[in-house]
Amino acid sequence: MTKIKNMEEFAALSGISRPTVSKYFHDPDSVRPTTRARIEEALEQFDYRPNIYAVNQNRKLTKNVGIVVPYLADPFFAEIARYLEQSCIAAGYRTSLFSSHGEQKLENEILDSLQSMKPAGVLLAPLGRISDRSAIEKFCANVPTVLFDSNLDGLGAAFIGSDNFSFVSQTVEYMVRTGEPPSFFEMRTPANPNANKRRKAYVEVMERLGFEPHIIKVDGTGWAFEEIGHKGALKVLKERELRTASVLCSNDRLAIGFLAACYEQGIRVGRKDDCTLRVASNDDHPFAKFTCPSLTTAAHDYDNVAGRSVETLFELIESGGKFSSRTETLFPARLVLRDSS
Amino acid sequence: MTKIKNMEEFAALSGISRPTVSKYFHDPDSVRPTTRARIEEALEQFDYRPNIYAVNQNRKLTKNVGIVVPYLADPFFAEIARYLEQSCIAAGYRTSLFSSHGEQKLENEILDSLQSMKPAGVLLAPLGRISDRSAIEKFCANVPTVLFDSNLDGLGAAFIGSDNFSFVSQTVEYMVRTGEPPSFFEMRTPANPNANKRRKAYVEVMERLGFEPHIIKVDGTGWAFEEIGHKGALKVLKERELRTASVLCSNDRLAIGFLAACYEQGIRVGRKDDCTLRVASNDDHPFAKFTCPSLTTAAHDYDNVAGRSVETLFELIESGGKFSSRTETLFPARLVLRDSS
DNA sequence: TACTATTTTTAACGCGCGTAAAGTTTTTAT
DNA sequence: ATAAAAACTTTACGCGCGTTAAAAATAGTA
Repeated sequence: MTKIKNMEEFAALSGISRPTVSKYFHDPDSVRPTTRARIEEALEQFDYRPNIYAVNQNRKLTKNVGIVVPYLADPFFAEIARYLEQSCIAAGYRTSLFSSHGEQKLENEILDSLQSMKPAGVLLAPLGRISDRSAIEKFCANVPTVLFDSNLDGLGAAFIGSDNFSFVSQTVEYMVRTGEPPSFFEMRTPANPNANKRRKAYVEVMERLGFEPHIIKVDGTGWAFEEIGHKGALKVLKERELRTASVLCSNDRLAIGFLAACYEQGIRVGRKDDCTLRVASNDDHPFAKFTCPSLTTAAHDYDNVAGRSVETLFELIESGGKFSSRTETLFPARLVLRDSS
Repeated sequence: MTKIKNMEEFAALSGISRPTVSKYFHDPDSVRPTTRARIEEALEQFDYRPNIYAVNQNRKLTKNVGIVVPYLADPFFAEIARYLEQSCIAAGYRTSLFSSHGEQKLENEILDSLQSMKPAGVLLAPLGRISDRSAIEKFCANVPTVLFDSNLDGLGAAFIGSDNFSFVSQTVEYMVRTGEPPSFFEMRTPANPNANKRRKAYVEVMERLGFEPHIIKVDGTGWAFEEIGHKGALKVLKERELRTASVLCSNDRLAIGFLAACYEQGIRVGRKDDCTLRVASNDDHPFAKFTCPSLTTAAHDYDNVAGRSVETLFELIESGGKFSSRTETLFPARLVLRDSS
């Protein structure tokens, strides 16, 4: 099997002219079936692939899609990224995956490097509160961008995420219905804007149900939520800050830490008779099934959020990178009952 | 601020000739300090960046490094990937991160697409047992590759990983020393070659200590280890397959499932008086600190494995992509005592 | 069979940058 | 100060492919 150097050479070997071969690689359906067959025959025989750098040098539409998540060590984002990747590849795009690792500086660097890749579009889950708004704004002005998971008002051509109110109302109502109204356990300065919406939803739902909201804010910054939840829970338990035997954690990773602390303190969590505390949470983290006890939580509609995100991005790309107006799409949660509440 | 189209234009604006500017971007130290200053001055004023596609079209050394891990939804790999990424970027390389998601087909596709990126080098943690050996062999013949985490005999220019014997000998000896000799809990057909080495080490250490090895193999394929560990543990507990009150799991993710099953069955795990079972494991997964009880485990030397991997890759690149002989570097484990054993 | 519509071929230019050769300027060493 | 070395400028070609315009070939139609 000879080594093919370039398209010229491959075209010669396949007996088709180079411009036609070029056209074929751009869209196999754009050439006559017979010539397509001849090219593909040669392709099997000689294993040639166009030089991606030469290709992208000239094209406007790079056929590259950038995917940026705030923290890849969180399996939640790893799972979403996986889905996004596969959808993009299925649609004929190449994919570049980046994690901001919780740092603004890195997020900015990623956007910078992404911009020089001239991607057809970008799926961006921003850091949130600590994002550099002006940097993202600038980026979105130059690159067709769909925001997901974490909304930044007005930025990007569209936002797709989860309906935080739906999350919290379901968990709160469930806990109230089957036990006591929960306290709300969260970080004092949450990185993610969803956290703020969840707190607000908690207050609203509690008041509507006629209970006094009780919010517990724990210290700690960064993305080591389990650690923060764990430390915070130890303090909460020691100082008996809970007003009822019921806690709703802002997110599952905090809850994982919370449950670990309960276990250490010998506090039985769950709805069985011998349990003295009920814990629920939001997200349905991949590990929520394996906490002790397993975690009752409101699940993201992963598939729809990811699916709609790529759909929207493709629409955006086909619209030439601009929408007439920015849309926000929110998917409701699904309550997952397990043992912790 | 005017928009610069190409290097020609930027060179004119900075008052330096294009070849010199080109040289600067290749290596800023290769030009005279005064001209470097002038270029960087212009750079701040005009914000120009060379077109990466045009650059890579001609260069032999792409300054790209590919990073491939078998399963990114495992935070262990996410953490390693993060470290590798940062080291590469610090060394002036661009980085492309891929996850095989546990599928051979995907691993092959990634290698394929990676090859057409003509990277300076690749850091590859292969799937292991289900890897397509011939595909990887072919790849390694064309691209300077360093294997890490999971060894494939003879493939790649070097391998850097953990010393599985060190892991298991430490955990087994600890458990024997402070309690009973453990059974070994693993998957029947482990995806990862480390699993086989761990089993062998277990047998060897047990025999040396004068105990009969007892291996429990649970069914299940794929990368959902927690689920497999959970299901397997329920069966083991129900059918009383344990010979002692002591279990060593092949890896932490299995252990997470095992502990969840114990909790559900009301079995107290740990070394306290009221505990009836001790569980230990290997890896020091990021979540091992938050299991219930927290997991005693042998920790990977993350930093050294990752650090040495990039070092080795850079050496490889500088050696022109070939080493005179393939080296295997193994780092020992560090026993992390927590509550489960 | 002749005519039209579609596709392919030929020929040639451009993209943005790497790189090489030859000549000029600046720096360093003596 | 002068020669040698180093860095820079000018000029020009090449990389592999996108793309276009005009000519040629093929397919479809009546």
